[in-house]
Amino acid sequence: MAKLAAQPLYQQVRKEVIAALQQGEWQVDETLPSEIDLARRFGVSQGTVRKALDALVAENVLYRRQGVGTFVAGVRDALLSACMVPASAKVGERMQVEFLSCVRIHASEGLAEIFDQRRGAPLWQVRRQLRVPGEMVGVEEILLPEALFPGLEMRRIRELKGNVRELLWRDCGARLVDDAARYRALAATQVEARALSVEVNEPLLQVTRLSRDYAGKSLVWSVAVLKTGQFSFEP
Amino acid sequence: MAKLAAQPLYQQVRKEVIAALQQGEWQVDETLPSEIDLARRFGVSQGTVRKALDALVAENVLYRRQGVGTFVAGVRDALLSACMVPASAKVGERMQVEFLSCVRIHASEGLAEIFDQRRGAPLWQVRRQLRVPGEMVGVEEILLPEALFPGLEMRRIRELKGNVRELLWRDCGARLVDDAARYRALAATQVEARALSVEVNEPLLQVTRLSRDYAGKSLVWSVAVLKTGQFSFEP
DNA sequence: AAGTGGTCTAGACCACGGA
DNA sequence: CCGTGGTCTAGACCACTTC
Repeated sequence: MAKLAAQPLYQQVRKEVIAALQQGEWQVDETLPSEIDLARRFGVSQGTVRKALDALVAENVLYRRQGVGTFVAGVRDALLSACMVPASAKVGERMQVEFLSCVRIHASEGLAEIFDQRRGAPLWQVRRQLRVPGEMVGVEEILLPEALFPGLEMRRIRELKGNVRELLWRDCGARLVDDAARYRALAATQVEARALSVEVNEPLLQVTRLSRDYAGKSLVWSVAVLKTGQFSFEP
Repeated sequence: MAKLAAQPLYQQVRKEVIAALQQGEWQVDETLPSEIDLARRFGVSQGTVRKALDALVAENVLYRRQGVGTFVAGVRDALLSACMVPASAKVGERMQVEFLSCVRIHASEGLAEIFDQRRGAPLWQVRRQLRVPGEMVGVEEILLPEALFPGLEMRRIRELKGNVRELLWRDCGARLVDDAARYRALAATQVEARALSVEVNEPLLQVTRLSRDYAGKSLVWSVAVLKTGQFSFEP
């Protein structure tokens, strides 16, 4: 691979690998070619391929098993690897996510701006509920502009039970990169109070997050509202 | 450097560099020797030194400036690099931290367990307030066991205005490694309400964090309570 | 035994910043 | 100009997993 762009070789290799992933060349949990083979393919040395793969491993796009190979990582929601830690406990329990509903809505001013769409643009709204064993701890709302995912159908969203990440990967070849989460405390509205069986005005933790494609374009906005009570939320 | 331990060379180099830092060989913002010089010193190649420094840069212990050198990073509180993002704004403002008070208290059951001390063990309690330009947004409480830092004096804590991180580094040679933060929403107590000029029972964001030494021993426990209102907290 | 990731080297060249 | 970080190579060896 010639050094054309004013860009390190290993960055170019990283992009080539991403492109190959997006074209479905290797499926989730499938092994990639060995570093040596990739080096031959891209016309670089094994060390350069390694550095590119290092980056993708750090981004959770790939994972490695020594002596075996390099694999395509599954697509996971950030909330799924988060924990609810009970007060006076060192380690918490993973959250379970369950699909609730999917509807088509129109973008408010604020949402339109986030997605760089016009006001009123059609959006998919997916709702899910968050549990730890034995208790409802939160609800989540996921929003994505219809215009950015033309092939997407409500049927598919339901089929995959609101796992938007995996859906976008499988149907649109889009891998999401998450921005940092943002946190707020807010008082439970009547709707939230009923859903989470708490009093109105009880304090709730709001976790919002924007996800983008590799180019930085905003794709998905998600808002989770959590009843923390005895628990702490550990991202 | 011979490969004695069952450990990569670059990990050993990383530890050597940390040891040198802890012995005060290089001060904050001072340049380290060049990668080539360090390579000679440790008897390894430049690439190996580089990989060791890469790790320390990723850990925010060092920083680099191309064409100039590698420097010792200042010691910064996690809260100082956090932002309060106004609703309907893409980017937030850094928080300012101001010293309030420092007293000596006795460990409750829970705190004693965290620090692996006996109940009632003496602790330092440092209080600080958190502002964004023009507004009080939170208060922070920092706790550390007296027994772990025998040389520490209240005078010094006051002198450094509650910058515990820098204090421990300068006086005790201890660099803190932070665990993941944990988040809760809670209702403002009377004390918090007065300090932050909100109503009692208003929802507040609680951010707790445990910091350890390189060996994993718990050193510092901190609890911040934030009025999020119009803002979101971005770590 | 063969193939994989994981480490390391010596040497090379480039890009940047300061003198 | 020089010295710094930043990149890249070719080749070597090790540690691990699988067959």
